[in-house]
Amino acid sequence: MVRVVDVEAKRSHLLEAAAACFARSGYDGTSMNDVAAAAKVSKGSVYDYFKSKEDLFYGVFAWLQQQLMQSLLAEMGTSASAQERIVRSVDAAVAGLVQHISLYPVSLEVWAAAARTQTRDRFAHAMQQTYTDYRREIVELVRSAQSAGELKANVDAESLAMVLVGAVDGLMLQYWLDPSIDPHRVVRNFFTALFEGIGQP
Amino acid sequence: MVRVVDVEAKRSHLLEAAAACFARSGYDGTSMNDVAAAAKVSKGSVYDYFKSKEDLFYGVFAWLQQQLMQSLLAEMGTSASAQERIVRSVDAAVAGLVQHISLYPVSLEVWAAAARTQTRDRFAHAMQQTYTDYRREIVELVRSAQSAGELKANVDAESLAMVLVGAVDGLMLQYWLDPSIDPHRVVRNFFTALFEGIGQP
Amino acid sequence: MVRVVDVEAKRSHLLEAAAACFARSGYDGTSMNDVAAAAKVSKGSVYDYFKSKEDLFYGVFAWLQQQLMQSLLAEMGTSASAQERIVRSVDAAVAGLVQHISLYPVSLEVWAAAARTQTRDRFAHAMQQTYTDYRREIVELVRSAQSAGELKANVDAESLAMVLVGAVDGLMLQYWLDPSIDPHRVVRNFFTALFEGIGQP
Amino acid sequence: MVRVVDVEAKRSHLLEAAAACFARSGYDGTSMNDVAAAAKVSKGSVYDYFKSKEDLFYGVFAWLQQQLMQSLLAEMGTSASAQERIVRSVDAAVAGLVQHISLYPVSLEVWAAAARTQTRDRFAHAMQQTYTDYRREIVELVRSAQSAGELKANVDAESLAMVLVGAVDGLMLQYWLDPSIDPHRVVRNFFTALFEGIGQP
DNA sequence: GATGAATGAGTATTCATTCAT
DNA sequence: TATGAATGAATACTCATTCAT
Repeated sequence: MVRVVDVEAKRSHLLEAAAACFARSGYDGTSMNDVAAAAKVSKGSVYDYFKSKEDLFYGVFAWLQQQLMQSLLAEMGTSASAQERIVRSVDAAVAGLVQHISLYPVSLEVWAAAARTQTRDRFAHAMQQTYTDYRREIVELVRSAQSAGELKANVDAESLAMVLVGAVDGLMLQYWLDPSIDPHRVVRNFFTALFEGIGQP
Repeated sequence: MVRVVDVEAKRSHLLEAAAACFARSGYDGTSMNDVAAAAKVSKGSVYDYFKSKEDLFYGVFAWLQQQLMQSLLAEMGTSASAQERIVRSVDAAVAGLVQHISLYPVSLEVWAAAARTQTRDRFAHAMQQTYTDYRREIVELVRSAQSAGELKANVDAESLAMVLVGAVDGLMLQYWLDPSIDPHRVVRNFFTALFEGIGQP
Repeated sequence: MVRVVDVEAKRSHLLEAAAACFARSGYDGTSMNDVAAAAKVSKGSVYDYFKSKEDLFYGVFAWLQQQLMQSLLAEMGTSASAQERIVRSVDAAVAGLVQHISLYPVSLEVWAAAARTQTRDRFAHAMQQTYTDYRREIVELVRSAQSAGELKANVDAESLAMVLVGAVDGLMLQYWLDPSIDPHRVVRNFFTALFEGIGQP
Repeated sequence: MVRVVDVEAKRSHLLEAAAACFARSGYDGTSMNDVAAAAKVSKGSVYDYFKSKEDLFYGVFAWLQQQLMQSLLAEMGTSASAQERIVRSVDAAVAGLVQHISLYPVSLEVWAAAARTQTRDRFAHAMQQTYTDYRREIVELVRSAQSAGELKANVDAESLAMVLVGAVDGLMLQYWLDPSIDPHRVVRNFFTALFEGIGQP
């Protein structure tokens, strides 16, 4: 009989420790030693669960992505009007990010990793997939709102999705730099303006 | 006889070479050797102009920021209506970023640098300043448009500025990942929707 | 009930697997994991049979040496003339080595191990013993051939033994590098020349 | 003006230090730190002259080979009879090896390296080239001795060359293990036997 | 007996920075 | 001014060995 270990639990424990390290010091500024120490395991153990530093980093990214997606789905009721579901989606995304704001720097590291030739392949591809998914979700919400007659038919759903998804990212960056910003309030104000229009009739 | 060198020209030459390196390989993935080789000067020379790698990187950031600001000011006429000037501002920002898209990864590196404890102070502060400036610019445009009766008075200028600035960042990230996106078209569609409102009256 | 295991069989199984690994990747290039995997047992099991990697390697050496000696004794009839027995000895040694040529690299690793200060004691001593044994065997054959009047009495048996033993090693090295060589033919040609002399009378 | 360094001298200095380390501790047992310390330079400097440990090792091999070849050519007069030149060649090879006997282990390491899959390509190829060269040299000497009527015409020059080259290697191995052996005496005795034949007429 | 998770020492290699020329 | 040789700290990754189950 062998030593019994909860593999998933240990993996999560390592991911958590690694996420904190990457958030604090960045990818290159974090050594495998740091991660091992933060998780209170030996360096060798980290390699039992992730075969390289890049793999560990990718694991952290995927894990966070999944967490975010879960909190998104959890907070996103389906009973409301399509229009309201759009607002809720965006607000839930913001809420999820705000909740884990201390790990937000990991996203910035992932974006940077997606731009470096050494890591581009893996990370750029994964990010693009993520964005495609998010945008598709928004596009569908917009289209069903249009079908329901809640939104104007001539609105370009794709463009709107790109802006909304982008705005969440860009807003979080500003919030991270200046925590006195209240992103929920900004989102609320923005949607009011967007729905009603900001131009004088 | 003194060798006459155009100090500013050489500095710019180094910045340009360094920007290309940082864009390709990231901050940590770029060595001072790489930069020196790309600029076809000796490693020692780089240190005559920048006292450390971080300084060089900061120089690149400031230089790009300045370039962007210049192209912004250049493209942004002042004769138009306030409403149109808002659109032009955003579009000019997008245009400037699209024009230098190969250096866009440098921005991602700067964002990441602003999040790492080792470099946070300098970069987070500079970024915050930049964002504050951009937002103030937008806020003023919005307010004067409101004063001119072009925009509704109840629109929260600060929130709108945050979203617009954020959306440009977030949109460029998506464009960088997927160059088939046409950011100008997205911006145009979005502003139409925003001015007119997307909700059914 | 006790699990009945043929200890000797398992030991041999491990030696065989280890020999293949050491031959392929060398001493340092082979990990205990490799050996365990090749033998399809757990790493811990290897340590039940050999108390260290060096021990395992030494075991492989001794095992191969023994195998070679057995095939030597098997092929070396005693009924022939002393002169012929010399030829047969050398040819049998060559035959044994050729037969296990894929494990020949293990010998090269042993030689190297005998030269490294960390392993010198054990391996240099064992090798010297082996060479002393082989040479003594040859010397005795030569002396009895001299007694029988088959070989000239003024031939220095010790020198001849050293050269013959050395030539086998050196020839095998060349054969390993270039398998198009036919070592048996070379040995035959050489002995003809040696017995008859190569100089013009 | 740049720091003036005698590149060749420093390279040789490093090779010498490295050769001593490899001879003492083997390839894997020698760290780049050891080499740097032995040469009294920093680790980084070693990498200025050799781009990897394997490169350094190969450099040592090539350097020793060249040294041996030079001492061979130096000691090998051309005025003598072809028969005598054969003896001199072998004796000079032995002399060269004896002279640098403390570095002999490096050869054993090279042989081992030629057998490991990770290093086989480079080292096996180089060794084969070396052996081909040595054998060709001997073959030519034998053939000219045959032409001159000094050696029997029916002797197979190729086989003889293989055995002679192999015998030198094998003899040196025995000598290294047991320095009480006098390899020159062995060679002399052997050639006497070989020229005159050891069989009773 | 058998297993394989855990450990942590060990090492090749890179690179920012300095400084003699 | 410009150069590039020299330095040595820093770090990802491997692996022999142990031992709880």
